[in-house]
Amino acid sequence: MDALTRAVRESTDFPSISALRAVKGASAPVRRGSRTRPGTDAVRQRGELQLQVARLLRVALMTGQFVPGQTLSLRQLAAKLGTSPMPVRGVLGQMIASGVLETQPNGSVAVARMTEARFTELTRVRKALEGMAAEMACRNATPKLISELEKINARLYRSIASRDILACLRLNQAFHFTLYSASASEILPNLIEALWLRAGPFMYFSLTAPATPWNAAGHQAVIDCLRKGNARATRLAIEREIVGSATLLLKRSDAFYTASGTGAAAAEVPSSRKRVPRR
Amino acid sequence: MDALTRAVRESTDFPSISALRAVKGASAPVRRGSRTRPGTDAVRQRGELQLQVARLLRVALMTGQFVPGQTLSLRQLAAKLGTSPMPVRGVLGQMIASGVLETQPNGSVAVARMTEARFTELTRVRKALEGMAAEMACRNATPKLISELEKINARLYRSIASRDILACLRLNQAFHFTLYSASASEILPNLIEALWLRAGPFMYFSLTAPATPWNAAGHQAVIDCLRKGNARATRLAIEREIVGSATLLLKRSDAFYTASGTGAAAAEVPSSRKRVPRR
DNA sequence: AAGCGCGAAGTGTGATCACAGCAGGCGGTC
DNA sequence: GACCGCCTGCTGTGATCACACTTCGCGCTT
Repeated sequence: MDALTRAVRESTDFPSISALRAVKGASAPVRRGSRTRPGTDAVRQRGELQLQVARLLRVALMTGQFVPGQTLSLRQLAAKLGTSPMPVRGVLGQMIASGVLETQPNGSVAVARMTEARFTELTRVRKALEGMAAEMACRNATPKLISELEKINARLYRSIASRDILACLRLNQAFHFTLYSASASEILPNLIEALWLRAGPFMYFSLTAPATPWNAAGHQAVIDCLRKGNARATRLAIEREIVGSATLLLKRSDAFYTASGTGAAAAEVPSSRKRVPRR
Repeated sequence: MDALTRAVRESTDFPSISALRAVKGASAPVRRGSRTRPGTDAVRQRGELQLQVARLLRVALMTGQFVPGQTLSLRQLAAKLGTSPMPVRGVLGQMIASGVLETQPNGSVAVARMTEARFTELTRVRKALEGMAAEMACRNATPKLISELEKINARLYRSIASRDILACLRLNQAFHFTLYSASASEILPNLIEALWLRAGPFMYFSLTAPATPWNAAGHQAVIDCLRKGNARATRLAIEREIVGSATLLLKRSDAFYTASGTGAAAAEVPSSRKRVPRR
């Protein structure tokens, strides 16, 4: 089982990849002229494949399946996912456009590296946008929303107690984005998601390396502000949490991303260029 | 000469589309088996075609070549640009992902419509991000930057005097983005550009309809703040200009985008579905 | 003459092919 | 034994093909 399918198996947010797994075996090239699509047992809707690939790659990036600086090959990813390079190409193009991935000087695609300057900037923009989204969410907060956030937070506490890092990441993300989606904004959640995706790989590795303990006190403060209906305080609470966790990361992982910046982190990725003996 | 090439001809930001125009005549499908690429006289670099298509579409959107709600066809655009549908597909995918275009319920691609709620939200986000970029730009402003902005502003005054709307749009954009690029931020200019592109088609039509007079007083205030080195004032000046022009647009074009929201504006777009007589 | 169904053209998506460029291992040469 | 050039395999990009689906215009039927 490779890293991608493992990531999906461990994530509860992606219920069905049966369609992808069904196609998995049909890696042999179909002969030309009889281009019936493989895996006709799984009904697929229009553009479904590209959406699934996008979800898979998002999860993989947020759960650290890819090291920052690691090159991603269209054909290798497509083979892993059991599809043609086509949908992968589209998704990678969008991720490059949004800054999650970047094209190396030789033209191949790689996970964007993180530098200190980029991270502080990312944090600043996140503070502004997520603060705005939180303020808007507080303006139309309902008891249902608050109870939902509390439920997520309770599960987060349990995951922290059991040291389940993947669950912590997922629940933290769920907390923030259920809050932001309550802002009823059409553009903020998408922008914020792109920013999270940019910081994703870096944050995962920073968190796992020194076994950083997490506390959900910031989340509780946000919930309290929501309950009081104080929009400005909600904004400040979210901003505090973002800046707090960011400075924590900056302090604890200083050596990491500077090493990553010089290419040391990418060096530990095994080269995909496997040489086949010349027959 | 169609709308796209006209847009490019009128724009000084796109020096050379000779490669595209050279290929223009090769619309006849090359027979299979001899897949030499058309127009070998123009040397092309890696991914150059997609970048050119992206630039062309950006200009076309910002200069109102496409009505909000108008459907864009991959193959028609590719035929207009003289390329295969492939690079167009990639660019449209990215624009859909960034919210500039949207997929209609039947699956075809269309220019995103503007509603009052979307516009106010867009303005709010723009205020936050562009204010931040302006503040950062003021922190490392140089005399060179200020003189450059003044030069742009002088040309803008002349264009206002001669009622050259296209030049006004281009110079206004140039003013803002030379300022933002001075912020030395890696992520803000890209985000802001996506937001401008989203508002682009709507703004163009709103400006042309009632012959709205423009003044560059806001720009002058920004330059003054820059010269004083007052970052906070620069932010406020930019925010004032954004909000001011936005409320002006909201007031003057109230009937327009509500009509667009109900589909009246899209109705005036002639159907591209031309029926060829059955021989 | 009005309504209805067939069918051709057009749509986006996925798959495959072709091609230029690059990386790096192997074999030959000095 | 060290160095250099070839040569294979892999890279992304562009082009073409195939297919499911939608959309109307034309022709037929009532």
